[in-house]
Amino acid sequence: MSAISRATQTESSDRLAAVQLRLENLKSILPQHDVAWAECQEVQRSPTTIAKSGSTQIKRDRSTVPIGHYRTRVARSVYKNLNWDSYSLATRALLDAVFDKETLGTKNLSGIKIDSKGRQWSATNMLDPQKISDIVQLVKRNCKVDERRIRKIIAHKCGDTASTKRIKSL
Amino acid sequence: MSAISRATQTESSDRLAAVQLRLENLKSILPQHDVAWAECQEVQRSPTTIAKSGSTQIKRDRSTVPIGHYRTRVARSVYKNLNWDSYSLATRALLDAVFDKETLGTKNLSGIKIDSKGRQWSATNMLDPQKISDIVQLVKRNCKVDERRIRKIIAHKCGDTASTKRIKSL
DNA sequence: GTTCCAATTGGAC
DNA sequence: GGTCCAATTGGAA
Repeated sequence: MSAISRATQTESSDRLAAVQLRLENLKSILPQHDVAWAECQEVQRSPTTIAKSGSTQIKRDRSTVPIGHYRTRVARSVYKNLNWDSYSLATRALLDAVFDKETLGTKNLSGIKIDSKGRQWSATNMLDPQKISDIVQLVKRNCKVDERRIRKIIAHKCGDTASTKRIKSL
Repeated sequence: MSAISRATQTESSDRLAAVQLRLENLKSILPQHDVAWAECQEVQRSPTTIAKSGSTQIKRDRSTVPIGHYRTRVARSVYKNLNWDSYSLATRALLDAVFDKETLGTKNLSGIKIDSKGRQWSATNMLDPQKISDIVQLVKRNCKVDERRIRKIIAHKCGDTASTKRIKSL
């Protein structure tokens, strides 16, 4: 409750970092913290290593690829076709792969909804911070672009999706 | 008229570059095109050169410094105190020095005004493109930051000024 | 009181 | 239809 009221007052996407930090700290205690990034797995995977990889239960799905510390899974077909020359397009493609349009159209980065007069915060309005973190970190790595700009693209994507959803429902 | 109608349709701040290009082309024909930047003049000015500088009529005012291709003049006191570590603050300070609050609060970069339903373009709504160009080029030079971001700050400054003006008038 | 930020919105391509 | 852009707006630091 204190977390919610604090968030209602001051949580903006940037200061949301505090929340993510808490999550990150929790995760860092877990044994799987030292995670293989998607591209590492891609590079290392050769026929001989595939045979051994059955020992972990994570590899059950070969059509998806895990990204980031939280192992958010992205369809391999999407991952392979990502265009890293444009961090905007890459981010948007990842968002489409990780979330459905309903989620993108109804949630946003901070969980803050703005209607006429005032903003309200609700956890249900927030995109899964772990998945967002995974996407941001991946794009940041591959495009070497400021994290803020990536989050801006995500916010934009949410706005665009909500907009088209609204238009369609007329 | 065709220029206006074209602008009404498609002129965004970025495509405003076309307009500025025309202006720039005109100016480039003039003899003063090869302009000394403010910092160059600052560096070169020694007691001996000051004595000679009376030959040009531009130097009449020693309390201001010219910046950019269009020799927009900025108060020397402001120029000396610019903080180039923050392109945002530097840009805002320059705007305050070049324009008055009334201008900043009523005009914007593109000349497009948006009220409920539709946008309208008018040259009188546009900040002097030459002065804007001077500021942008100067900040770009000293902060090595993308021109778009500088223009974004300018747009923001206009928005902020208009906002406070509106609140004050209540 | 100014700066900064994020969401929203409408238009353009 | 999706992407990008600029202006607007309200709240926060």
